Amino acid sequence: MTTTSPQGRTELLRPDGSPVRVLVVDDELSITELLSMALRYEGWQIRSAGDGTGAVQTAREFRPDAVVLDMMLPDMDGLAVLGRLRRELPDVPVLFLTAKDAVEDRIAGLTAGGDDYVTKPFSLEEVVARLRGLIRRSGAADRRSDSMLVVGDLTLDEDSHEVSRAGENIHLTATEFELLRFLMRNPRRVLSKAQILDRVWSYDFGGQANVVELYISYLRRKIDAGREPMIHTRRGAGYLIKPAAS
Amino acid sequence: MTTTSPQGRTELLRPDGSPVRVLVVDDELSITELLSMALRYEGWQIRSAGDGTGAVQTAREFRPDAVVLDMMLPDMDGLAVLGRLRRELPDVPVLFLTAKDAVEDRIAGLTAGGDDYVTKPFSLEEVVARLRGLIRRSGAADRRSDSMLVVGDLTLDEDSHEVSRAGENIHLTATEFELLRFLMRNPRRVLSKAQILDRVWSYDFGGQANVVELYISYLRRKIDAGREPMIHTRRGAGYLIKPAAS
DNA sequence: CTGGAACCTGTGATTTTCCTGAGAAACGCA
DNA sequence: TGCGTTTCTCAGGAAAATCACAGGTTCCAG
Repeated sequence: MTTTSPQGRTELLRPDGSPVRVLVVDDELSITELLSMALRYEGWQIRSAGDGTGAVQTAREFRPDAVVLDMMLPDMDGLAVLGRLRRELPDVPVLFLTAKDAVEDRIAGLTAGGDDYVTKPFSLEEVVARLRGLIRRSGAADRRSDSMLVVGDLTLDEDSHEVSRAGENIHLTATEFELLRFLMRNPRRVLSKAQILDRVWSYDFGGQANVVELYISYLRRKIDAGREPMIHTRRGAGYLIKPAAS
Repeated sequence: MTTTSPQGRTELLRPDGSPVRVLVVDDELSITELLSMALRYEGWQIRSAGDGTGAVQTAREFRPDAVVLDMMLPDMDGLAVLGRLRRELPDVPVLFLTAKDAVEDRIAGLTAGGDDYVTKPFSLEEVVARLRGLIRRSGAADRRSDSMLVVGDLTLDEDSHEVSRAGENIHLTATEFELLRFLMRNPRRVLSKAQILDRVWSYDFGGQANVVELYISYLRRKIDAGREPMIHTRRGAGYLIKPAAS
């Protein structure tokens, strides 16, 4: 089930209306805290664990709808944790966190059951988007929720990665896509450059803050070109997106 | 009966609308888990057993619509298990798992009765496809469900392995065929290279991830050559297939 | 009117990602 | 066994994406 909160954001809910439950497993405290904060902001209920043993225990009593699992844990191998988790919760989808260079060797077979993974360092938008996808497809949330974001005559499909305005297809790069997704998930709300950086760029990004300006500029060229603008600057505050009429 | 899920995937269902039931029998835990995951993702209901005795017991009360049976079990010979299964469930189709070098004539006789087999190491696409075929033909699922995948003017017949675009027949190798089938079973959805590897290549494949790029390249040469392309790259995300018009 | 802060955007270097030719190895079949 | 086919590795090159930098513009306060 999806509901629209008073702030205009769409939330995933379980069929009985209770919040989605997610278990986060990572040994780095900074990561679990970062993720917990971001996922709570989605309106989800979060528990975290720092090792495999704790993960299995917590899973047993918390019964999460999805698990975020680092492949590199101190006490046991990610695959071992996965096995035990599966025994407790056979149908729960898992989002794996892996180091960038470790991707190809140990991931084999993992995404086959509908699971997914992201590589460290990740962006929060990416994690949230993948989790939403997993939960949506697992059936823990109402199946009617679909993968389309719509603001005015602008649509974004999270499955096909297609974006169109007034029926016309628009090609976006990966970063542009994530930025637009973030804006569209928060329509009519001013998002500061800091917020955007924190969400759309990976957590270890060390570059200039004006990449945001740059990418806003790119988006405008593709989305607002020659049309009634939908992306607006709030000087000193940030940016927002809203339907053209109004 | 087939229904189309909100995600756009086609699911096999039993005539009464309940999910298809499959029993997986293998002594290697990693195999039963891999298969269980993948088959659950198809929307099927799965039970697994690690030996012949357990298989017969589970079959008795679970009444599966199909059985995946490893020929190499610790407690009894595959044939013995088959015999006892047949006593419980005379009409259930069986998909045998055999080692590559195992005697094939033994299997050949068995598959005459409508059963089928795949050799280890298998790809999940192959197992799923064969199971779907078995279930379809056994009549446990609605017979009207057919074996044709169609995307735009591109068609793929899962029974005859024939592929054609705009009426013109196209010859594909086995790997090309499985890759195209996977793409066509998920039209308009971006599939990552990891997903494709996990699904189309066998579970023990340890090679470079760029085989996917290579085979996409082969497919394009045969399917998109000189035509409006249907296979699209989403840089940094994966590949998708969709009808040419749109 | 003026100066400064905030924002916009053109240019181009760097990095990442993807494509594909060539050839080696494995396979299938006569 | 030998030959054609298929699968896969490797590596070079092309294309695309990302981002730093810097000069220009807009806005607002004083």
